[in-house]
Amino acid sequence: MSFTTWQAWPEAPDISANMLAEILDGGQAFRWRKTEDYFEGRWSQHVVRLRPGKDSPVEYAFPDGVNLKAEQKALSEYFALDVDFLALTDALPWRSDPVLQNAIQPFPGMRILRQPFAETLFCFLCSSAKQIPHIKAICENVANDLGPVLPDGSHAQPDWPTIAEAGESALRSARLGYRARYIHQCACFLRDNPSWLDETAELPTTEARQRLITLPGVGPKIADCVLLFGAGRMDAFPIDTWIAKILA
DNA sequence: ATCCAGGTATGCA
DNA sequence: TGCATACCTGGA
Repeated sequence: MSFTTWQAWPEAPDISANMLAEILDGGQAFRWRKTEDYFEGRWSQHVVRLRPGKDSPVEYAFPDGVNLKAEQKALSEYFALDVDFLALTDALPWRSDPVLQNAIQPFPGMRILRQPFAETLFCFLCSSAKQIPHIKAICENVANDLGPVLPDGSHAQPDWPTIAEAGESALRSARLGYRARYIHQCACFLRDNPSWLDETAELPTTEARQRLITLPGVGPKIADCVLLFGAGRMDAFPIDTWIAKILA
């Protein structure tokens, strides 16, 4: 399956090659793979390749045959281009806080992606006590086993009802380990309560977090990851083991 | 061989 | 409320 020729992404945020890598492959999202000269990623039914460009900070290519206008729009949403991250960063008190300044300075143009809520929940349910390469691997296993085929022949993530029907054993086969039980329980609940996730995504952050935590396998950290990376909630602050060490 | 990793649920002081 | 432990898997 071939892709379109590389084209400048006119609306691309002004970011370096390092920041592109950090945004796509730094642990916010788990369905990007890096090749010699580009990143290839998937979300919902979308597939795109991105690389640092010359005429634009970022160039893109899509699978042949897709609706380019629609894909470009989806990409803009995924990158949350309506959010001014430079302004948000600048509004932080870095001028009076050297620790904060040192944290921000190496990451000019850093962005938070706006990923699909339901997919983000799935990926972060897979993330407990796993390193990023493992998380990517098991997400890909599940997609390949259960997900619908995408325009380039690869697989999207399956939706929650599909995961529910596949059963816990299918998830064990995808090497999810002890996460399989939680994830299958979530899947059955979300299959039986089809509007529950969409409703949750609309709630104020504190209430949304309270609701997410009621799902099996979802604690404060995963709930905050889902809200931050899957709902653009900048007031969600995931405290993983590394952040906890730094705060301490 | 043993330990531990982007957590959470559970049991017990 | 606070702390220890189990839970799958795979890489160091």
